[in-house]
Order: sequence, then structure tokens, then C-alpha cells
Amino acid sequence: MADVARLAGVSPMTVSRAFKRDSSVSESTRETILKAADEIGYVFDATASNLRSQKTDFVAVTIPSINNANFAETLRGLSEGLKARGLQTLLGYTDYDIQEEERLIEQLLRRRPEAIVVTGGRHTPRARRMLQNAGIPVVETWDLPEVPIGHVVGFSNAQAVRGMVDHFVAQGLTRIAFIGGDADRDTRGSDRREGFIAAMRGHGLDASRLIAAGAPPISMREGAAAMGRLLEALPDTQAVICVSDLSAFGALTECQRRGIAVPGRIWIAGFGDYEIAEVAVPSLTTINPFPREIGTRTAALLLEVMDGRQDSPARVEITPRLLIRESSR
Amino acid sequence: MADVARLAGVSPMTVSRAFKRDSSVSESTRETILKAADEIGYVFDATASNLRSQKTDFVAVTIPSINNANFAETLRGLSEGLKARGLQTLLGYTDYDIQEEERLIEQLLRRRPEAIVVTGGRHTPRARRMLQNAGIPVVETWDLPEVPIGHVVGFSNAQAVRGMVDHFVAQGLTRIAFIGGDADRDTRGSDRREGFIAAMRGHGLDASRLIAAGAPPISMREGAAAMGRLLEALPDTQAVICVSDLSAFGALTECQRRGIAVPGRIWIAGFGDYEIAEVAVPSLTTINPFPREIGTRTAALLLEVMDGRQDSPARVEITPRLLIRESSR
DNA sequence: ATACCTCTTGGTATCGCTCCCAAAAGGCCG
DNA sequence: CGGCCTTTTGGGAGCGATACCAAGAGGTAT
Repeated sequence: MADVARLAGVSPMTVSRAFKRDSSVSESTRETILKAADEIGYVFDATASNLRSQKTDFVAVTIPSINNANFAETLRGLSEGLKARGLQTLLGYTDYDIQEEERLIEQLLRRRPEAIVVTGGRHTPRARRMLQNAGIPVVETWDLPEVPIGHVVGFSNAQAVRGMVDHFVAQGLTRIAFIGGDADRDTRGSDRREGFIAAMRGHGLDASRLIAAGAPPISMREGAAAMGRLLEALPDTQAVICVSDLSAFGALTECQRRGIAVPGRIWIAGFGDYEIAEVAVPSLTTINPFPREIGTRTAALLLEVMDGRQDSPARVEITPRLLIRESSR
Repeated sequence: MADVARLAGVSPMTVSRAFKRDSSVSESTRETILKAADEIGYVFDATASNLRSQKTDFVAVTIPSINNANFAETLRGLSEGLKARGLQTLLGYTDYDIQEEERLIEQLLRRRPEAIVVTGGRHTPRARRMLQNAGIPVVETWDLPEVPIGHVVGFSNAQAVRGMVDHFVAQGLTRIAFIGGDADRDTRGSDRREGFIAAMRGHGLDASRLIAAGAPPISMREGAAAMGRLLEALPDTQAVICVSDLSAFGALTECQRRGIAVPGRIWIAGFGDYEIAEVAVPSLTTINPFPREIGTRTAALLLEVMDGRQDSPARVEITPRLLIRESSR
């Protein structure tokens, strides 16, 4: 910066100002400075700037996976909302693992974000403590944790699945199965399974048709394999609710390979309203959790909180929508 | 850090060392310090550390989209390879837009990464200049640019599609179409289209059956719509090569909805070997570009270069594999 | 012509950590 | 017990930007 100042014939302080948006530098001076900077290939050093100003202008975000259309939509809504205020997004992914999440959160907090958004409401004790003590706004998304750390923008996975069960039961089906991952690695996935069990019991139905398909998130292939096992173990099953559209599609293909009619012989539903649910033949009944809206609402909430508004809601609840498609009618 | 030092009864310098891996602090002192730090909720400040040491221990990576299984695999291979050496990955996505890429590269370089990995070989002139002048290793991936900036780990999209055309022609097909995006936003996509045209001409065949399906990356829905238009405009088409497996799957579903046999009446192929290509019924002929390997090879190359090895290859070429599946036999 | 205001520019100290150098502490030997 | 080595600890300066304060330049009103 000193070099640029020398070349432009001004003080370093003025160069510093020229690189900020709304600072008091005459337009001609700014142009001279930016040209000089470009000439010697100067690149602004955000590290030093952040240290001195104690501001970083970015928000840390953790998502379980970088290969998921739903989380991508949430991130898009979030980062667009933040960009409008000059805030950047610093992204990390946890691989659906709360141990990995703990490591990631620590790394992110070391960079002193202005706020942090995490996906999910279950964390290691140390991660919770770090978030609580960080002294910045915290938003948990895609969930409605019972004891939130800070703010929440999410929905009830269990309740959404209940709506799906109700739909099947209303159609007169009783032998309904659930395909999901094993273990509780993906907490949203296990919440959905719990919701399934509770809803079935609420209807006085057998809730034991549970197929564990592997480590979450389960893939199309795993969905197909699980459907194969289900068809062999419990051939009288009438309907299957899958933890995600991807596994539901896998289940559908397994039926197709075996010549089993969907719908007709078996009904299938997924979760997430991924593109494939609409495009598949037959199209898949699913639940749209409005991932984009989770992102935009989170961004709006964060901007409010960072502006110091005291009356911001602690909890924003999104209502997922059940989409009945060809695979269940 | 001074507070931690006071509480632990040591100097700040010793606290600093306790937070590093291989520094000379006695194990007992380190424990005392870490306990003290935990007690007062101290979080290490990476900003100050980076500034003073002029090291950041992270590598910047740009990918076109955070919702793509192929790029996710490359990123996974890359970040695992780097993690082994204590390097973190700082991720940004460009939305397939080289203007956005330019902005992103500038933001990333401001944080002083130790190296930068970009997806693709086409950039704005200013982005090229910034990369050249950054004074750090640069790797372009997923492409084989004619004039690379630094190192390259990629493959020829055009040549890969040529192999696909050869396969169809060898089966006696001549009326072959290509479904892709419009414009050159996604350079890998347009390279594939160019490869298709060149290969068809090389066989003396008509290369004009080109369907533009919208802004890249094109979706399943857009693939389906494009197939609809193709079937109406050029009903005698025998085979369709799609720019990606997702659009190929969309095209397949459109045929299924219209009762057109795949294969039989029409052959379909995609690109990328996404999971859906294997699971779909019929499974889709596609090309596996070994995205994971692109990532691991990039990581290995970077570690070599950062160790100061002079004999590292400037260019690592990956050979994609053609996978003949049910949709074309 | 002077007072007064706004707009633009400059100088100094400092953000929190670590490099570099120096020195104390501990261990081993004759 | 002193000498010599290795291991562990401490002190001062500085990384590259900006907050804060101060002052010069230019314009307007009286």
C-alpha cells in the first residue's frame, strides 16, 4: 500500500480510503490510486484490514454436504441476502458429522466472522459452548431444536413426515414402511424416522417396517438396495416413505427392474422436492421444505440482528408443503 | 492470549507456541495453557496469526457450482489430500460465470491463500492477470487450456465426446443429435458441443442436429424439454448425446412419457457418470471423467510445488472412460 | 476581507499474534 | 561440581492495514 501511495503521490491513508466504498476521497484521486495499484499489481490485504478494523464482513456457514440441491438453495438464498449488505459468505461442510462440525466451527470462529449459520440443531457440547461464547449472532437452520443456541430458522422434520403418513392412511393404506439411513449421523434423517414411527402409532398402525440403508446420507443405489430387501422381507408392504427423494428414486428403479407397478402395487414417497422427484416417471410424491426460503429468511433475520434490532424473532418456522404426485395416486 | 498467559502463569509467547503443532513447549505447560484457554473461552485469532507469520495455511478453490456431484468429488479429493499436510480449503463458487469468477478470485486472493485452484481454463483478462501476478501456485482443472496460467490437471472435453460419437457411429448410427446449453457460459459444455461437431464432420456426417436447452448448466427439466423439441423437429433422429447425465435423464423421461423406446427407437448418452446414470432404468451410457482423481492429483501436484520441487509436471492429463450402458445397446 | 463551513488529506498509534534473538532450566559427562 | 549440550521459556519489534485526531484547501455568507 505504501508503494501504491508513492506511485500515486499520496499518503497510504488515502490509498486505504480509495479502496473503501463510501469514504471521502475525491474521484480523481481515487482513479489515480486505483490505476497505480493496478499498474504494480497490488492486491489489497484483507488480513491486515480485518485485524486493525476488527471487522471481517463475512458470515460463516456450515452445511452438511456440498453436493445437495436443498442445501445449495438455502446457501444461495442466504448469500444473496447477505451480499446486498456487502457481507460475504465463508462456507464449510461437515459431511453430516458433528465431530467434523466441531472442528469446522472452531476453524471458522478463528477467522472472526460477524455471524455464524449452522445447519441442524444437534452439536457436540464443545461446539455448543464455542457458539454460545462467540459473541456473534448464531442461527441454526433446517431444524427446530428444543434448546436453541441463538436464533432458529427451520421446520419440524418429524411433523412433515407425519403429514405424509396421514396422506397414505387417508387413502386406506396400513402397511407402510420407512427407508432411511442407519444411526443418528444425519439428525434430520432420524427426526424423519421418529416422525414416521410416532405418526404410525398415532394411527394405531404397526411402525416396525423400518429399513436401514447405510450411513446417511443414503444414495439412490442404497435406496434401491433397501427396496430390494424390503420387497423380500415384507412383500405385503403397500407404501414406502423414503428419507429423501434420492433414495425414493432408487427405490422406484428397483421396483421397475422387478416389474412391480408404482403406484398400483406399491406407493412411494420421498422428501426434499429435488428436481428428480418432478421429472421421474412416475413423478414422486414428496415434501418441499422451501430451502430457498430458509436461506432468505436467515439472511433477513441476521441483518436485523446485526443492525441491533432487539425485537427480531428468536424462531422462524417454515411450513413444508406436501406434494402429491404420480407415485402415490 | 495475554489473558490466557496470565491465567496459566506463562508468557504470551509460550501460549502462542502451545497452539502450534510442532513447537517446543513441554507437555505439562501445554496442558495448563489449553485448560486456561478453555476456561476463559479464548479462541485463537487466525487473522493476527496470518498477518504476522505471512502464512495462512489454506488453499483457495473455485468451483462452478456447489450443487454438482462431480465438482464435489473433485473438491473432496483435493481437500483430503491437502488436509494431510495441514492445509485447509477455502471454497468459493462462480455460478458458471467468468465475471463472477473474476470477483471471487479477487476476494480470495485478498486473503492471501498459499495456492489457488480454479475450475476451467477460460477466465477474464483481469482474472488471468491477477492469477499470474499472485505469486502463488495456480492450478486449472477440468480442462486442458491451450495457454495455461500455471499448472493444469484436466482432460479434453472435446476428445471425450469424440469417443462417444465414434461409439455410436461404429454401431451404424448416423443421425445423431446433441443437446446442450446455449451460449458459452459453461465452457466445458461448449467444448463438448464443439467436440461433437468435429467428430461428426470427421465421419462425414451431418453435425447440425444441435438443440440449445437454456442457460448452462442445463437441468433435467431442460433436458426433457429439449428432447421434446428434438422429437418434433427432427423425428428421424436415432441417437442423442447430452451435455450431462442430468439432461440425459430428462431426455430419457421425455421419451418414456411419449412411449418412445430407449434404446430401440432412440439411443441416449450423457456425460459425467453421475449416480443417476447407473441407477436409471434403462441405465445411461456416459463418460466418467474421474473427478475424484482430478482432486487427488491436484493436491499431490500442489504439495510438490509448494515443497519447491522444480520437476513437477506442468500438465496432468486424465483420460475419461466411456461407459456403455443399457441406453445405447 | 474575515469568519465559518464542508470536503479532502495526512500522521501516529495500534489491532493480536509470531519472528528473531537471548537466556534460563534441566540433563549428562568427566 | 563445573562445563557443555539440549530443551524450554521470555522480550521486543513488526506484519499491513485503519481508527482517531488534526489540518489544509476551497467555497459561501456577512
